[in-house]
Amino acid sequence: MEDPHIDQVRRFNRAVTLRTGALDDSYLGRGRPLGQARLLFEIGPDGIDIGSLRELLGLDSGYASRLLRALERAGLVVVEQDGKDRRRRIAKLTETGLAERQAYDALSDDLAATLLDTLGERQRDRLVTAMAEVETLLGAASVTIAVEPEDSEDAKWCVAAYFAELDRRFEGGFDPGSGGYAGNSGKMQDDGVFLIARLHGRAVGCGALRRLDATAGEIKRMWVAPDVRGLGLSRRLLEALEAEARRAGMTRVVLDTNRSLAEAQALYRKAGYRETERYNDNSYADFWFEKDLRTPP
Amino acid sequence: MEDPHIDQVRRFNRAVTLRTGALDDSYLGRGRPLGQARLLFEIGPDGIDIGSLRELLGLDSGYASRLLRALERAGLVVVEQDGKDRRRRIAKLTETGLAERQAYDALSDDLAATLLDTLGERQRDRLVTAMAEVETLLGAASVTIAVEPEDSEDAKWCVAAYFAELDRRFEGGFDPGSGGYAGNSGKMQDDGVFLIARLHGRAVGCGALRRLDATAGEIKRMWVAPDVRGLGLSRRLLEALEAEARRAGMTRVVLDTNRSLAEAQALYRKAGYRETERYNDNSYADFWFEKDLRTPP
DNA sequence: AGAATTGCCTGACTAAAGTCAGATAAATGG
DNA sequence: CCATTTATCTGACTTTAGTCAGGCAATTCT
Repeated sequence: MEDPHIDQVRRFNRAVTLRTGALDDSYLGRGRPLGQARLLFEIGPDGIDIGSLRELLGLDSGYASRLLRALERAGLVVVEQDGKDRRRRIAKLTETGLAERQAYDALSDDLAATLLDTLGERQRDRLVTAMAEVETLLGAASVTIAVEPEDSEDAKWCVAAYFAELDRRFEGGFDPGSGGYAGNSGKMQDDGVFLIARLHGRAVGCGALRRLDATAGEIKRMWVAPDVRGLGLSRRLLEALEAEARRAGMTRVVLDTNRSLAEAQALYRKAGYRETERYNDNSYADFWFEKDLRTPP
Repeated sequence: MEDPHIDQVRRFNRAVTLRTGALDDSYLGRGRPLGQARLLFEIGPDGIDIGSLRELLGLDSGYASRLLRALERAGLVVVEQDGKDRRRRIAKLTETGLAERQAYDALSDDLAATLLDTLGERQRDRLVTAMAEVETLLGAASVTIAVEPEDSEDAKWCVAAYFAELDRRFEGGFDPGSGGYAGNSGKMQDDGVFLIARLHGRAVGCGALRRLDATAGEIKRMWVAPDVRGLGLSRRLLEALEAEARRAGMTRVVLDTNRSLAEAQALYRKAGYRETERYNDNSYADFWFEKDLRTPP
């Protein structure tokens, strides 16, 4: 274990916990135990149901309940019943609670400002830029990819966003109901899979695999949300789809693409796909690729 | 408070504590309370005296003692007396303790690796680079500058490093005992001040101010350690020296510099210094600068 | 040498954090 | 409708973290 990358991550960690431990202390500046302060903060201006709150902070149900009682006694929080499911309860901030939360906000702002204060303008810009980069990439690292039902809300939303983007980018637009595409746009066959990539719960990408025959599959609907591009997500989706194909006993995957999607073609080539001849009558397709899954990745 | 910089710092903070809070948890993976684990880790392979250990972790003396007893009972640590000062005691890891520490190390490594695992090579590089940048600049933000006795160990060390650098950079070298420099190299006058910049305790820069007459001071011995350059530290030192000059009732500061120190000249100009005529007989000086302190900064 | 200081220790205490086993009421499944 | 599950709560605990007051021995100051 002398990977310099790992070393850097650990050094970073040390430096940051040293520094931002102080930022955590802003949670202590108001004479309230950390646990209560965190709760107060996470309840947020709009209120939240207790279950989500517990999950968010990773608390034991008994403990969470007790903390809420304490905040209630202090007049900062009210807990009321959910209209739909009367077992469920919703915590909301009172006027006082909201003011208190804003005070915590101000404390955090002050601490962040102190951090920047000592730096010159150039250094400040550099720091903030680097922080944004770290934040984004840590986000990328916590994207999860999983098989989900193709008819879920999020799946439909992803596919709609995908189609909308195709319509924007193809010369002459794109209509999912026309040009040989129709046959594919229906429900996936028996053992097709639909993958969704999620960032902190939000769907930010998708990809589908459908079976062509006993040994071949087709990859379709690979899409990544514009604001999370450049993070290698499409590579991960592609790899995940290939893994699904292998799991389904396929030895070969194919896909088609349009000439206006240059990044996609680059991705496929880099991932070991070779151009092949037309295998379908999709009128939007200009290039066809295939990859042999039997060779090790 | 809607400074986008502050917002970015806070978003970064959230993202990082969310993600790398998990890295802290590696301290918990071995069924030992966090406090003990931190101690075990900080004692390090070579042992450390208890005073330093306490300071490092910011612990109460009684608490630290108790934690050490617990680790001793577990057979991970031995505490022995210092040879020189028999009040002082030194904590060392036993064989078992060392192994345990390595286990913590491995856990941290694993967690860091998991973080990097999901990313592609490009993203990994970007993340690590950004992390290094953040780490460095957070370091810069925690540099403190303070007046210290001119004859302290660290002050002498800084000045020696400064002279050594001059000797390396000046054409024909530099000898503090010659060429009109001698007169200045003795002890500072009555109300001269010596500033030291420290990064986590380590001296990383210095600067001196001495009085020339009732209203003027001279800035000398501005130096920043090579590994922390580019962080705006010299700017901060210069500002601190000017503040000292104002405090001492000076309305004007002067300084001289050698032609081979181009960055220094750029710094002085940017800070509002104007070139002026020779005011001393320092044979190493090629340029002389002055700044009127009465104009607001 | 005697007084003060330093470095570490123990005992006695408190607050915060967290766990676990039920209890209760509402919702859901057959 | 009854059994089960779900969402939250209460009470009874334990552990961890941390503080404070004093105590003892070694060192330093005068």
